[in-house]
Amino acid sequence: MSGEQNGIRVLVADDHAVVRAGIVALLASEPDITVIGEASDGEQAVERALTLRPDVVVMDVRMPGLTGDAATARIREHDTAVRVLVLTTYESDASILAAIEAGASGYLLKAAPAEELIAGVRSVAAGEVALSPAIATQLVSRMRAPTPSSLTPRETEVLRLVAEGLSNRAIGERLFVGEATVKTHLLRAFEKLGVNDRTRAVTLAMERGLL
Amino acid sequence: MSGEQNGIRVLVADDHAVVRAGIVALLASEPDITVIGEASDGEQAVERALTLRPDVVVMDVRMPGLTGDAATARIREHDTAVRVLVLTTYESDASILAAIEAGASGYLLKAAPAEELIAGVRSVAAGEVALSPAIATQLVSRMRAPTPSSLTPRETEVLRLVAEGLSNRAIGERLFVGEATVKTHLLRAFEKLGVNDRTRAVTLAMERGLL
DNA sequence: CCTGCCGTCCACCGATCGGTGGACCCGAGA
DNA sequence: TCTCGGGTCCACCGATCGGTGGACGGCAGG
Repeated sequence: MSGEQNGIRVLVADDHAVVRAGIVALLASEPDITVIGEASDGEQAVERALTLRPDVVVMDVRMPGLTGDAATARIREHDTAVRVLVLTTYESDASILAAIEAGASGYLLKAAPAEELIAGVRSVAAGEVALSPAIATQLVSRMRAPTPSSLTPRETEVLRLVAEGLSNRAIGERLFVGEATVKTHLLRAFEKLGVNDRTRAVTLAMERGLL
Repeated sequence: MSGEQNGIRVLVADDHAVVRAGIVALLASEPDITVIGEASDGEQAVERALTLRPDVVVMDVRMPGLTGDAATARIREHDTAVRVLVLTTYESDASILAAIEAGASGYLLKAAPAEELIAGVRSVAAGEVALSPAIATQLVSRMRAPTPSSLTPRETEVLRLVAEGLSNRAIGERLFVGEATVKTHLLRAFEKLGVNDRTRAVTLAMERGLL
């Protein structure tokens, strides 16, 4: 293991320089936490996580190139000792599940107060799980939901084209299937989302980060 | 005036603690810049801007309560000596125009490198205008666009209800007008956005931050 | 003053959509 | 093995939508 007496060794990954500096500044003010590196995209995060072997990686979900989820998965694939704490701007983000499945040990909102972030890093370093209250709530409600509200790849694809303003027929042509098929997918998607019109379906799917 | 020899006095306003800390950390490392205060929402920003009278207010567009635009307008209404530098996460944000009309002296992306932010603060303090390259491009393209793509309040209102999945008739009832009126507003909005269906209109308006 | 722009409203049409109730194939897992 | 879920397709209906071509009042700016 690393850092029993040196404190918690942290790697910070975020594409926004401003945010990165913020996290570093907040964490550096804590005596038991040391920021040992930074990364500005997913690939860099993976690379540095594997070479520096920090105790905790604080990672933004949305990054150019490799997504936070994907980077998390790749890191944990190679080195399970490195724990990942994921940060997000929006609480309504479908990638919450993705990140947790990818092996993240925590999921916090960027809007969270400084103490929450710091406490989160300590929890994760200690092997515990750290979740923002808002995120925890969302997770629970998603677990008990009868509909996993997970769209099939095809449904998602159709919905994305709907979002672009295509008609059912046009979507059919684009996907090389009949209009009837498109309507079927769409109706199923409506059902899962609990709506009955295409526009609401699109906005809802966007809110949930399904698109 | 203030701060000829004390350096540039800055007030930082952002609802995200992490980002706020980041901006402060970045600016504080510059000898000619002093952060004299912070605010976590619009009202606070206005209040502190007027009492502290900083040279520059670095302000996020999206904040709970009072928007960045609104806060900017209110500050400049009372004290034109205070200049405002607005930060945004997305380059496709309709509030760019709003902020500039409100009297902002600069508009930067949060993704901007640290040097850009610092240079921006210096420029704005010197009375110049600071724009991110991406934002400047967008501004120009919007100026030369035949359609200002600005929806009337009523059109925006209708479009927002469309986004919620309401039918034209339902929207009419909600707004106490006839269905025909709703259709008129919608058609005009389609025209301005260059689309011909409600769903695309909504997604486009969202992309442009018009909703 | 009068020329826009905005908001309101009307009638009418064809096109598209939402919804029903089927059907078939296939691959994965019980 | 057989069931179940995803993906494909069909016909048919009423409802809604997109689009046209008007109309009228108000009020702000030239």
